Amino acid sequence: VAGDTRPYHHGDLRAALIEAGLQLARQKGVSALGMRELTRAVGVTPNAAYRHFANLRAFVLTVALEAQHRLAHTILDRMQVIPIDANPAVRAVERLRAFGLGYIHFALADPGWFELACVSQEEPPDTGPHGGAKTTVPPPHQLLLGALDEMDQAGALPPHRRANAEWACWATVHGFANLATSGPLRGMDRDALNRLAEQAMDTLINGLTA
Amino acid sequence: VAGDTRPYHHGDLRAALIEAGLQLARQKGVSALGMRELTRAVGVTPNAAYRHFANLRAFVLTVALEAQHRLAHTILDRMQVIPIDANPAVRAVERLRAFGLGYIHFALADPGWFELACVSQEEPPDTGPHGGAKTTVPPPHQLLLGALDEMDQAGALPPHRRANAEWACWATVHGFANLATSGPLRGMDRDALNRLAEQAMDTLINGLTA
DNA sequence: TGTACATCAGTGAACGCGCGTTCACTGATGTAC
DNA sequence: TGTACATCAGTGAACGCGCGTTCACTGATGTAC
Repeated sequence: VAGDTRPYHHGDLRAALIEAGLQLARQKGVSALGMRELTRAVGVTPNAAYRHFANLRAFVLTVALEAQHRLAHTILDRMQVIPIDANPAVRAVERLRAFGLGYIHFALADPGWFELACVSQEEPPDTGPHGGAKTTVPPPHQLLLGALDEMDQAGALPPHRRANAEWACWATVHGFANLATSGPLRGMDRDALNRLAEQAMDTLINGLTA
Repeated sequence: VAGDTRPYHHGDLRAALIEAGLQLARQKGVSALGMRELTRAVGVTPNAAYRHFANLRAFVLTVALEAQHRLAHTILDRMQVIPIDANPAVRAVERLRAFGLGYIHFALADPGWFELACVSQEEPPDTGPHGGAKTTVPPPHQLLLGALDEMDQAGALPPHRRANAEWACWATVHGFANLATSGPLRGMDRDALNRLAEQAMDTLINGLTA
């Protein structure tokens, strides 16, 4: 009755697979995610996974969504640290800066998770037949829009620059993250990367506000 | 004596493989490059490729370098169109804009080639035993540095912003290219993308020069 | 409280596939004399 | 100009691998009465 060996039922295989997927992607990258490798890591037969996910693609999208949530969480933590300054314009600008540096630092700290989070934007979440525009806009995108709105309301952003400003912002931080994790900046030491990231954000903010 | 069928010797298999690799990457992306698929496309036995390339990786790097050259060529064409203006500062700024829009337009026109060109920056070209710093800096990078130098000399770039300004520029254009080819902007129509790209370059240039 | 039975969550084995790469070989080319 | 021979550039077949996925099945769980 007592099971000193592994029980026949795992308990929560679905959660265990997602956790294994996160660890695997963290260490080996998104391309290392495979049904056999994952089930091996969890100690279960390959086809057991098909009780919980339709196929590999559906699994990867699920884990990617989790990675995206973690990215959003990291960014939000950093944005919330900005104190409620006397000058709301300064605060709004600092929150945009926190968004950008948070985004970049997440990518530098865990390139595999960053790559994974990007997957969830390559492929729409496949909202299924109950189709709803519930969470079509990914959280990081909303955080960015929020920061820009705040700048707008505080008068830190010239009105003619507000529309579509998010794409210039996203391009800068996303591009920097790519250059640093898998481009020509790969391998540069962290302090230098942090300085370059701050400089890039300075240039961006200057371009938006000047 | 006369060969109406394919001759035993191909003629220039190496060049044919590279050409096939470019077409394949253009249509199906970098991940579609494989020895068997390539040799099939050329009409030759899989192992024939090993007369010309040590392995798949070496082949991909070779084709990636060619894609990088094409990217550089596209950018240069666009930069050279900028007329020699009366005001050298204006000209320098316009050349930087041409760099950015050229980079982005290459990516939009041929996402597969853009992806391929990026591969050559992920992996150093493996200069071999004759080691030389001959072409370690990739051409697009040099074009960007040239444009910034020109701005610097024309007084269009505050001196304190010159150092490392290339990374903010590269991040913006590279990030925009990624967002547009494989990120949330994928699928947007070309006119709208062009407008967003111009807006992003406006913001960048404003940030550098203001 | 106990038992029959539907349902769930795994197992074990296998299918079929395409891949990169290697081996021994052969048809064609070019060069020395 | 002709011939022997080294070299080159392909062929044909196979190895071994790991993958995603499916099939039929079984051990465990929970629920109705």
